[in-house]
Amino acid sequence: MTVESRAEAPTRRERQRQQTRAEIKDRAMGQVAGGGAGSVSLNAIARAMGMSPAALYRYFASRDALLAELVADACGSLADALRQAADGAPGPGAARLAAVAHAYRQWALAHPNSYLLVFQTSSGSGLDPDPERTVAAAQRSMDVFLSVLDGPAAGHADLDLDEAGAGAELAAQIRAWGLRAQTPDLPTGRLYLGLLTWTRLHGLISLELGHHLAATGVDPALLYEAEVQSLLQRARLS
Amino acid sequence: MTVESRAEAPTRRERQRQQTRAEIKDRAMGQVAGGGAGSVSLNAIARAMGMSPAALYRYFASRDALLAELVADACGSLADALRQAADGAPGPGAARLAAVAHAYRQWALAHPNSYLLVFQTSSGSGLDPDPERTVAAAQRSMDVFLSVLDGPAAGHADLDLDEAGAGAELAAQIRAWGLRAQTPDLPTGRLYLGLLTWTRLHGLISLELGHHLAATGVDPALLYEAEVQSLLQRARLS
DNA sequence: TCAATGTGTGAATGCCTATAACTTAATCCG
DNA sequence: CGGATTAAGTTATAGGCATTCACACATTGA
Repeated sequence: MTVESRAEAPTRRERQRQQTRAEIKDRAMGQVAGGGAGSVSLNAIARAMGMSPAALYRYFASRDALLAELVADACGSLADALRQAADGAPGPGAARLAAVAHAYRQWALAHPNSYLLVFQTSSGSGLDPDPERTVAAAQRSMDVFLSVLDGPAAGHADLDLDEAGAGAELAAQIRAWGLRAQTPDLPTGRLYLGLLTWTRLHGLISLELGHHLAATGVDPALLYEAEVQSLLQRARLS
Repeated sequence: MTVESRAEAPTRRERQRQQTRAEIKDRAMGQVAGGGAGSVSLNAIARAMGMSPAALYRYFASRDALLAELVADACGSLADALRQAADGAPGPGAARLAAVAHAYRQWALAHPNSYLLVFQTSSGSGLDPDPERTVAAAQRSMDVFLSVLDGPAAGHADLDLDEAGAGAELAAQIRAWGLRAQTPDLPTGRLYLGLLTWTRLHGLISLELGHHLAATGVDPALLYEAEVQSLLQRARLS
């Protein structure tokens, strides 16, 4: 079976195959970058590659399967960018969080349609990317945020979760999530801060990419910066 | 000219026309609700209405024009829901903001694909809804948030905008936006709070609708509630 | 060398948007 | 009322798309 040979000794055929697959994905990503996920066309890809549209089905089961791989790739690319920013940033916690947040926005601005591909896909069109890869990538991204929320006050950063009535339940669920997903178990407050960081930054970026902030005339970069500062204060990292 | 008669005396023909237009939009909205904007099909609408696909072009210039109207309608519907929640809520500021925030999420959950239609449209597919209506509706929504951020401490709610270096510039832009768009000119801090409320709530809802929070197992409603509380505190309304 | 398997083609199906030419029905005005 | 105008619908057509099927060719491995 070729299944076994693929792992050990990549056949000439297998190499060719992977290369073709990669080219298809490259061209598809180009179309995504150009006009969003909606303008990915198997016909156009085949035309550009000088082969018949039907041949593409040797490499991807369907258009949606191809898009699903693009989603997974984009997730991974974003996670890589975040990790790289975290690793490249200087020591103190505040600067690292700022660097990662900055990298997050920069990635989104550099690949706006990829960002939209990742974050608007699920509900609209019924394509479900390989959970293995996307969840793993999301985990990696969240890990970066969490690692960067480390600071002098990280240990007791349980925040005000247990104050309100709903807070107790929320704290419990977050704790459960932490136990399930995080290898080193972090304090609940820090996990919550990670979620908060993600949702708030995503809110701004999502609106910026949709040009929904343009009507106000306010520079999204400044709003973003202010939000990062706010998160820093909340994390007591500043 | 029929143009003049439309305003004063709606002809029988004109009434029929508007009714047909409405039915087309209804069916299109049904398709949006069912499978997102991507699954709106003029062919299917025509089939369901028992007429030829070409006839629809008497009522809408193109599929995109139809979608653009749906976007505008959805914007208006959301704004209405918010206004209604604000008007129906009891006096004190905290409860009113909570009511409006709740109404925002409820509307999104009740019409998820409409929410996505409004907030993911712009960049992905190149359809631009009538700026008149959408901007007006967005203005109405923002007005509701701003009106509800009124409280005992609203007057001096200039927050911490002028502290950081970038804060000054941001404050200036927000002030400019307020002068341009808001009839009664509100304090900068309150305008900023309005933006903050919108972007943070949108971030959570956008992720919830995309099922991106599901992987954590944390109930989005609780996260939302916590974010609303955080906004209340920041507005010193609680 | 020969059978098996991978890779590609062409044709066909059935969607879809959109346009053009044409027919029928309603409306308006003299 | 009756003819001219306009709206609203039709069929036909062009072009694009994803997807499937039957078939041909080439590569591979025993």
